[in-house]
Amino acid sequence: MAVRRITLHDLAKHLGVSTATVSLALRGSQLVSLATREAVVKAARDLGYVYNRSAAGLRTTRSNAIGLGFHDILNPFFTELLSAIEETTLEAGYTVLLGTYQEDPVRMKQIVSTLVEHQPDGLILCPASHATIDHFSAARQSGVSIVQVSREIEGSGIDFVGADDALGTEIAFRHLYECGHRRIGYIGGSEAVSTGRTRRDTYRRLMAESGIGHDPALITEGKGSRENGLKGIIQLLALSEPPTAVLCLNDLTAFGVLMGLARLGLTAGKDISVIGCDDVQESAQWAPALTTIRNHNDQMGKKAAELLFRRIADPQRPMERILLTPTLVERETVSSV
Amino acid sequence: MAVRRITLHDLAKHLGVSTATVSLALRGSQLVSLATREAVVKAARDLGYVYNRSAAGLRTTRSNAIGLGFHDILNPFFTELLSAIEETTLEAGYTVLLGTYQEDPVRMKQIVSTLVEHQPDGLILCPASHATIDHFSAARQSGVSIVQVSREIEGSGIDFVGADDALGTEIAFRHLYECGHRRIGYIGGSEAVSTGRTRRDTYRRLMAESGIGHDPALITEGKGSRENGLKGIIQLLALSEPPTAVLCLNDLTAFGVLMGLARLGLTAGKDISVIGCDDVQESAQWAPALTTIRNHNDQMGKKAAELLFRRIADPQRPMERILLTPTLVERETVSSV
DNA sequence: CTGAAAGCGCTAACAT
DNA sequence: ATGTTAGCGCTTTCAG
Repeated sequence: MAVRRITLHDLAKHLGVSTATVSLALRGSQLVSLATREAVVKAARDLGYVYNRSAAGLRTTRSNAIGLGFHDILNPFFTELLSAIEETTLEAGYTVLLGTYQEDPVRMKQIVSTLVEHQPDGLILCPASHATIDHFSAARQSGVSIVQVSREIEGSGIDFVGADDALGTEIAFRHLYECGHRRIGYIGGSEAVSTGRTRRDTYRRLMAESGIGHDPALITEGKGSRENGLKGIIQLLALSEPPTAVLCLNDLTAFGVLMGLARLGLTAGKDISVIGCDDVQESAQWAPALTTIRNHNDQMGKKAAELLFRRIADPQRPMERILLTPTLVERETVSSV
Repeated sequence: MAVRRITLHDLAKHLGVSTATVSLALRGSQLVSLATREAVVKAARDLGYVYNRSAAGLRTTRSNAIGLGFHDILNPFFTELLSAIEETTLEAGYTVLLGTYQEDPVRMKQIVSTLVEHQPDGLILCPASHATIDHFSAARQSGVSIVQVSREIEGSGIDFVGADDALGTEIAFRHLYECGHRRIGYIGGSEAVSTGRTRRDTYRRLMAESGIGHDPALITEGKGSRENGLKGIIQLLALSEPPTAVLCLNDLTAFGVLMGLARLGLTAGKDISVIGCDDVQESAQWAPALTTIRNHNDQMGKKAAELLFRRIADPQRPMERILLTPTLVERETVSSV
């Protein structure tokens, strides 16, 4: 039971050298002779010395930690994103500070404040529903580097890495259209976040532009969850003229749709076509396997972290907005009409 | 662009009071008059002051951060666990430092070292495969409070919260036995972690004790993943005398089995019985929905965090080992023979 | 190549 | 009720 922790000072006294020498030696500085360096490292090991990064950070104003704010880690899309970010930051020598806020912007503001107080070198944030620039205020005023990932506060001027959702939706829509579908529903229309707005608005625009026209009855509302997918498909199937295909806000919604269809004794890709968005790992596991839009979440996480590193290195650089190009993953839930 | 951050000292100078007063006022101490307190809070807001927890921690030797080491966050079981822990620690005012190590004990050792250097008040660890007490060494010697969750290093003497896996396996086995199954397979036999060993060994013991006897051909090896579940069921179904029911290491493995069955045109709960372990949210979504053993991962996370708080409050308290009691969740993948 | 000394931002005695 | 002072563990000039 280490009552008191060993400090640099203890090592210095033990070895009869100065703390400056120990500090340099521990970081492998060439300024210190090899013999001394080895003696220091050995003593550190023997005495059970543990480096105190907080103390070092106080001096250097760098913590080697980055803060991550997510609204939800139960959705596999965000877990995969988080995993990619963690991997990339780890390689760069950073530790991750994590906070989640379940789509609650007030809680988000609170979490951002707390994260900032821990002095991270940067922040990667995925805004909660209805979040505005005001919910970032603690981070803004501390001057810490920030990048938004997946979702963005439009016009915030803050770096962003996400998917080109308008294009993704267009690819999905065209695929259904080319398979002959005309009565196309949309499940998971959501106002609250940028991805939800863009995807639904693009769907509306394409329905109009393709000459099909817009039927409000074909859109169901709600955030992207299995529950809303299930409710949505039941609602659309109850229509006097149900859709022959549905576009889903995200994969989680599509899984709910698939579940609903299975319960009703219907098969996706036969009785009705279904297309998701994100391509989380689970998509490939379903039977039938989900046709979806791949948003390259591993790349998204990696690029977000890399952009943050660039921003940390040069806080004055112009704002950057990186859009990944989605691709269609054809599996088994879409067929021609 | 805040070039230099506002400090306590700046606030004190601005208000013409001492830093001690500002420090106390900010923390709402009764020692400071209400008027001063309000003035300080207002000034802090106006000048954009951000509290520096690292600096405070240097003085108080408390960081209000806790470190979390997990091998994997893509497995929903661990995400649900993480989510419960994060929720509980947040309520208690802690921020989470996260590190993952993909079942690699060497990387785990590295991550534990780094986490400790950030001076967390405690650590919640889920050991990687093949991890030994040596991989905890950095944490041990720093004297930080530790609790193991879900998996344990046997004999380590470190607090632990997990499921009673022997009982869980017994409940699952009995359920199959009572449904008339005698030729029962096991998918996902794994030596590398405590949960894997306990579950498989218990299966073997029960096969022997129930008089069925032990047939090595009925066990497939491999860690708990969808891939191994898929491979495993294909292997067992190729036997001249295939099982009528299978016990799976965990739900992820069971999902792989379900996927394999769907590909083969077979239906779980009709052609063969399948039982999982963990009860992750996805279990209820499958069609047919997975019968499984609920390990109460939300409770597990909560109790692990609470045990850590107790350990932090009293480092001398005797080691505690908390086993949650599993329960059977009957859904659709088990039927009588 | 090594040592002395200052100071990062905060808290906690101790004074007043 | 508020101020003074020392110091947490580290890094970084600056001397030698």
